[in-house]
Amino acid sequence: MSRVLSEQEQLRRKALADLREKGIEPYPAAMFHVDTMAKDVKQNYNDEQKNFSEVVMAGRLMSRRIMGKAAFAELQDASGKIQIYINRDEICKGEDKSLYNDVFKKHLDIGDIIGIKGNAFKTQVGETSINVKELTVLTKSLKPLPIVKTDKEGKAHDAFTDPEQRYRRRYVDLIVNPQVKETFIKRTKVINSMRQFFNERGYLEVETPILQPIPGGAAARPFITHHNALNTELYLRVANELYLKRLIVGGFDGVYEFAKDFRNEGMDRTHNPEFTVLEIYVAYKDYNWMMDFTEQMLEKVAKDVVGKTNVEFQGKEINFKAPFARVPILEAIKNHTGVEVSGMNESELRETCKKLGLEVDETMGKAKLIDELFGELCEKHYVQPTFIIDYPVEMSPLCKKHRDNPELTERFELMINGKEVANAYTELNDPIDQLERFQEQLKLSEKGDDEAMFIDLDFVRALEYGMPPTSGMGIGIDRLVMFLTNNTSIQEVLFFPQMRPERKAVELSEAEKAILEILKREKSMELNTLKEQSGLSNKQWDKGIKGLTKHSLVKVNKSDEGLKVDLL
RNA sequence: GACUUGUUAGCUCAGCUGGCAGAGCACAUCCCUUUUAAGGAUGGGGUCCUGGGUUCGAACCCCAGACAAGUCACCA
Repeated sequence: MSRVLSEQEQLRRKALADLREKGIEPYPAAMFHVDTMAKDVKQNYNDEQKNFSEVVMAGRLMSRRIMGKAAFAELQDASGKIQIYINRDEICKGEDKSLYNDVFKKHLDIGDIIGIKGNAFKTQVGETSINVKELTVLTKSLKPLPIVKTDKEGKAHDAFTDPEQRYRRRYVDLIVNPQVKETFIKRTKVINSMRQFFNERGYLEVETPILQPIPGGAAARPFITHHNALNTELYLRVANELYLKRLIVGGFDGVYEFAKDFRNEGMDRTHNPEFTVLEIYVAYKDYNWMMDFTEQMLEKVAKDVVGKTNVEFQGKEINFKAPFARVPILEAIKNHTGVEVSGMNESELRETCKKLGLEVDETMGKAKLIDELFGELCEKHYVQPTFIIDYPVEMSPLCKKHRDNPELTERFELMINGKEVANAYTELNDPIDQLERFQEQLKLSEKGDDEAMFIDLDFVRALEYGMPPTSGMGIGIDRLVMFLTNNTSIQEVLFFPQMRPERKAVELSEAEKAILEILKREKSMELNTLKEQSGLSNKQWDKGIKGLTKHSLVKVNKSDEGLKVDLL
């Protein structure tokens, strides 16, 4: 790959070579025994119990202030930054001052990783620092980092903020933006907190297939892939629901999975093609139990992650203290539109939507129309965590019919700040009903609904063996983390959000490609032979070979035997 | 998928009505032994996203494209 190095990159490569020339390996193999972290020293410097008179630390150089024979620098380890003080005569006890004058001052740069040994002290200005006695080069950094400085008021100067660069080079983002690291630590805490909640209750964490012959469990467009040995189409899962329920059939009382799901749909600030969902299924429970369970879990998660149940989100306060309000969806529609829609047939519903100014079309069934009414006109009102319950039966093909009303299902969605965060059912376990519901979906798909579910006959067969009454719940982890970290974009809570691939830097001309083709076979050739074989005109040859040399893909070497072209 | 905005030095950004490509930080050289975004002096660094067009002349105007962000549509 050909690349043009900036001046600073060239200087760093020179410094790398200079280190090796001095007998210092810039990428040493030996382990470096760190015994102290920056945060510990900064927080506990005054603690008599702690002895910081000889500490060994390692990290990345984040800034340098060199003043002749002494210098201050900042060292950043996994716990944060600490100032270090480097005095020439402290690190170079003898006559040879090159470790300070050359290695530290000339060959080291911001971004390099070093190890130090020294003692903690406070400077005259009162900054806790490490007085360095020994310095070890651990890794030379060849690319300059963005320089972010923070002033006394905590205001960042020249921050690394371009979202594209931050997502494409998340490693750089993590180095220079400490608050980004915080977000991801919280993400892991969310998952750990939930896992602990489930394990304490004896539920089993399981793994189910990502490659599925039938992508079931949700209304969504799947990714398709191909298995060579089986010579068959496989789909990346859109949900793990149907597999987890098979495990309930198999006799587990409670199973859960933190699952990556994949949906081949649009991307925006709340949708990434792959995302994480927690799904849990518990036997002998119903959706009422699951609501209690969910609100208790979320209260615990908020406490574990944020330290309290009141969470600040975009200037609003969201309270995760249980219990949450429970509102039937038809009542929500009545409350916010004044229209009583229960008992309406499809055409009455369509008329109602039109009257209320919603765009509807003929492919939309009852379920979609009600979903439209709720989604457009009601959803946004539920800022505090609220369970919306009892959805119409057509909207929920995997959910048991309501015990008091066959038009409805025992389903809830948890709304937070007007967004759906969790979805749960009293699971449908009547195999005959289930098959009929799948067949309804098939009709919808024939009508043009490209998100209608596939029929999974093996799942129906599993239900025929008998699944105990079960309640299941799914929760979007990414969205929950967004709420708990006060982020409005899903990309901020994914380490590596999906991006369009970066374009290849080098586009070769036809002449260049032709020459390169021949040279790739031979590796090294006499110039005139190569020119003849290429069959190019003098002018095209000249342009081609010059272009390739410029891209540093080939090199023309002159020797006594004549001109040779080498592949680089 | 539609619309809007953006893309200039390693980073953050100016660049007026089309007239020599700019600043701060970073970098280099020299001086400086407890500094705090931050010592002083001097200096180097550019595919102005790409390709066309208009023009005596384009970072700037026009057309097409790439990439990103925001809004909307769809979805979780």
